[in-house]
Amino acid sequence: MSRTAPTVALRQSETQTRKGLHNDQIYEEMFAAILEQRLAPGTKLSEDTLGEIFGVSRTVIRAVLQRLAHERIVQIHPNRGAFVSEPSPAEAQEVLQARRLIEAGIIREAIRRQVPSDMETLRQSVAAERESLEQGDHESWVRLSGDFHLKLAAIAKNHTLAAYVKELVSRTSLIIVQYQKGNVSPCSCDEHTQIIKAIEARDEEKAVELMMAHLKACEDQLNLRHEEGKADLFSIFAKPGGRAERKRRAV
Amino acid sequence: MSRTAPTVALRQSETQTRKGLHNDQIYEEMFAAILEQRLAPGTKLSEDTLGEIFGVSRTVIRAVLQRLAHERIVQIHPNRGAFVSEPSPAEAQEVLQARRLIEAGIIREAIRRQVPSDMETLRQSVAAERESLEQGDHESWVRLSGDFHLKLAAIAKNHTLAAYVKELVSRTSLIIVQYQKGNVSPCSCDEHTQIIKAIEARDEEKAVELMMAHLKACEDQLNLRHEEGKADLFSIFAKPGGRAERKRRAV
DNA sequence: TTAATTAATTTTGTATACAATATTTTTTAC
DNA sequence: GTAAAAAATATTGTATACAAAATTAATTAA
Repeated sequence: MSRTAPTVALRQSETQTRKGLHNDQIYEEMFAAILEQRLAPGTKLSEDTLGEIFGVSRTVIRAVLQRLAHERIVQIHPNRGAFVSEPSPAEAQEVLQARRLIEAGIIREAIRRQVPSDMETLRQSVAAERESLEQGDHESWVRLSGDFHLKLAAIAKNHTLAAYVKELVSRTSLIIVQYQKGNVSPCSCDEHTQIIKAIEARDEEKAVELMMAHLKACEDQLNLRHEEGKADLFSIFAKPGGRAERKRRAV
Repeated sequence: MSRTAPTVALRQSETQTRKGLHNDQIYEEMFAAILEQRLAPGTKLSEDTLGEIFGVSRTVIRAVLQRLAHERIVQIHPNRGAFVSEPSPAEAQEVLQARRLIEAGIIREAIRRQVPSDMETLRQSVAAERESLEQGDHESWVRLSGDFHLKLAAIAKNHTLAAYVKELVSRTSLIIVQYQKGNVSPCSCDEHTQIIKAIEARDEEKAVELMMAHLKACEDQLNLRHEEGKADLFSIFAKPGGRAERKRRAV
């Protein structure tokens, strides 16, 4: 094993082994690391190295990786290992189509079930989002802007749909890393705020329309032509055998 | 371990150890066994016993159980083991609500994407369904009637939504076992046939309406009051300590 | 030097061993 | 005989050991 530098972005004080972490905790850490883009798509997730980092055996790591794989955040290639997912353009469109469908349903149900305190929760979420944006804390912002959609799902009081939204929001995050074209997205806080207003006014059609526009806007910011442009150049000029895969620093 | 009779309904010639089966195969077998109701809700799924049955170590069984647990067909109680899920009435309503939302979206997309051969596929599915019903093969019918919805999802060409439908159909199957009141459902083949016609005619609203009615009909056949009626009697008369859990024959 | 082949190493897949926790049975007191 | 407590048993959770496969490095031929 590459004893030198199991250097990874897994929020911990340097390269130390932390004992006592278990399945759920390790899952949360890895989930956050991927979502906050400290682990880039395509990064190899070595069982040995992760076990060393978290101070557990491969048995535990394996369970976590399978869990992440089922949520499509990680992809497992048999006999080759686990990698942070690299969603294809087709997959990206699928995910956003699924989000439009499910989040439309959720917003309608949320309007029916809302109580005043729910609106307060949503407003706080947007406030946190705006603050992280102003402070230029990109990592936090990515997490918090997804959080809004999760909170909305919670208001609809359907755990199954909420779980689907959680999965789809995570995958969207990965998609954005890969396909976002140009500079950062123009503050979606305002769009979220408008959605809150429509929900509060119980204007179902307006709220759904705003949400659809919001998700469309997200999709429009992506460059989903070909494989990425970048990858195309590689495949055109690279020597046969494709080294592009192996360049990425393993976790 | 209860060396006597690891007798389970896992479609195999008696109580023999079958070597060489791996993750996917074991998953498929267990999935089918639960869906076809040869493994009843609440049944304990012992790692040792399953390992013996399939001729593999607990390591492999564990991975399969985690996979089934993530699909909500199996529930894992920490330190206590895995059990075939016993969905609550609330969960049942959640699942059916989610189905209405997602299958409405799928039917709209299927109408847009359909090609003639797709309709043939659907008709064959209904034909198989009808045949199993006429032959009184209840197990096959349960599987095949769910299959129609899976085929429909495939036509919509969205793997993500198709995966959700697969999960929801499985869970519905478990729900029906637990909560179906009275005798068997009146042939839903006709409802499926009508849906096919509406799709073929590209009548989106009609098709969605029929699907909603179909799912509503399913929900109406359930008795979701209290915990089951049956369980209530137990909790009223049983001695403290609750033996009801332990009666069920472990796999 | 480059390409292909072979050997060495690393990494995953599975079985097994042991520790921790639950469950069952036995014992003891009333 | 019943109920509570304690011991025995069985089951899950985790680490480790070994086998199978893939990757990497070294060797050889052009």
